Amino acid sequence: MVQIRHALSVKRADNFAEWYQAVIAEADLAEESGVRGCMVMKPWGYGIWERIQRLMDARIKAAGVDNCYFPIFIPLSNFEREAEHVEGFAKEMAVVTHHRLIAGEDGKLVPDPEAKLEEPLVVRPTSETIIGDAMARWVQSWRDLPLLTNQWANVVRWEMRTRMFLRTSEFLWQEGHTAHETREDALTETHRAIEMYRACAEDELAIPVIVGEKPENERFPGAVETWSIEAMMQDGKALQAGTSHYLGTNFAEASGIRFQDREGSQQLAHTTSWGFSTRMVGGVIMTHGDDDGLRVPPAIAPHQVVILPMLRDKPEDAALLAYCEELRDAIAGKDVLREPVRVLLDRKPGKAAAKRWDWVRKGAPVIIEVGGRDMENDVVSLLRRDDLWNMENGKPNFSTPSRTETADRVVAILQDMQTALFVEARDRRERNVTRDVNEFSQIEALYAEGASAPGWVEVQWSRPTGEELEAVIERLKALKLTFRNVPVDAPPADGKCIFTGKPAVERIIVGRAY
RNA sequence: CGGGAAGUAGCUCAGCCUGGUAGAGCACCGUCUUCGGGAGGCGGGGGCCGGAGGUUCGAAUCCUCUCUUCCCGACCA
Repeated sequence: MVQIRHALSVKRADNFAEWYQAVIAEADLAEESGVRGCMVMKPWGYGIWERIQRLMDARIKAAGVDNCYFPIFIPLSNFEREAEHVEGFAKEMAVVTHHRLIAGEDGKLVPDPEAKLEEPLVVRPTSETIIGDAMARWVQSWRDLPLLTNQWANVVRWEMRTRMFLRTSEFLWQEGHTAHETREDALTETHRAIEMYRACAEDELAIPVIVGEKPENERFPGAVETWSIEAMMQDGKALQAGTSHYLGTNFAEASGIRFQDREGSQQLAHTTSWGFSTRMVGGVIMTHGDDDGLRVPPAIAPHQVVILPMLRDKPEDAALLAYCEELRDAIAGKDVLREPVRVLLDRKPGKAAAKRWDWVRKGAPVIIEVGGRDMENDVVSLLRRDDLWNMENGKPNFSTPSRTETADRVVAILQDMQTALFVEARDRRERNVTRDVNEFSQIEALYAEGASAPGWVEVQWSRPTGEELEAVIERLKALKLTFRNVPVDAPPADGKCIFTGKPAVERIIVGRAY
């Protein structure tokens, strides 16, 4: 086996958590801010989020949902209306109590006791309540329904333990909120939203996911049904990557969203909410990252192609730059994945070799280096990020397409890479889902101390509730396991519940989770 | 929020036990050499040692409090 000198010093296999931190630093995605649980997203990291945002926004609008913006501050009393909702979020809310600062005894600024707010405001952890208020005003008649709204916003949840992108106190997301005439309409919207998340995750982020319904203990506070997409990270843990909730009439009742139906009587609306957040950037890292840093799927790469001229502070540089500019324009003139190719000519001073490794760590899909000899031979030196190493000599695996065929070659590579990353991740997940488990003891054996990357198990269960469910949860907890979801496309149950021994009614995924 | 560990230059860390004017490597700047590639030589810039109190003639070093980060739990997108 040839020796390869990887771009990162930490390897996934050695310490996954440390590797994750290293990728974020080395790929220049984000950094700590000094405020607990809050991060600074740097251009490359935010650029990836902007791509995700743009593609998701297009899907949202295509579904007929309109964007709005609601206040970041929510009156505390709004939360008191829906009992489960309060209970779910009370422990983690940031509260604003004053509106002015004054100089204190030692010259330090302190909140002015005279400027105390009559009613504290909470920084939104989610916007069901304040949007519910608006919906109550906007909805009078069945003709006003369905009411389909979405907002792109930041939210704050004071988490105990934070991790960059995966769980930050402040995070960015999209939250859709809709109101409908009937339960059926609202359920249809709930399912449409989760399908939209599946499509975005799989087609654009190249992250395979399992769509399914959450068991009752994993539901959103106040929801009747919660659906999720679950992705498997390279360490076998699950990442809940998007959720969609059917809220019944719970929030309509709390906020007073009533309408006059076709017969003239007052009805409560059925509402939904669904969200997709910057957590997904963490999912991209843990799905596609390797020992050389990040690999960004072409659809969400801020730059899909980076051209590095090998500048040498010599007069010939001008000709080299001209050659590269022409190349850039030729590539930018092509379309891939229904958009013009995004190509950057990196003119920053510095040696091409050093810059190359910066872009490898960042995960730009295609890196093109051009030197004097390439120019003479009318070719370029091209590196594909998902096929980085020549396994025979342990060196970067350059190919040298001719100048004229480079643009078409790039398009083909980007298209191929988008699919290849997805297939690689899907195959890895399928290798790590165990489906032939019939006894709880098999689960215990699989997840025993020291067992190798167990991934998930899919088991049959009788969907216990209440205390019976609690008992099951406790048994799983001892193994650090949780229920993920009930896959929508799993085959019907045909055996006994692995937990209760009763006839099984469906199949459910169990695994460790972020 | 409990249990552990840690905060000293942009990064990784030494110095702390035994108090006496701040260190290394990488990165950065200048310069020379090199020139199909993750280079080398020489020179240089940069830190009131996370913050606040205290002990002391004197604190990165000792004590107290606090903030932040990481790991393990409990909570969660």
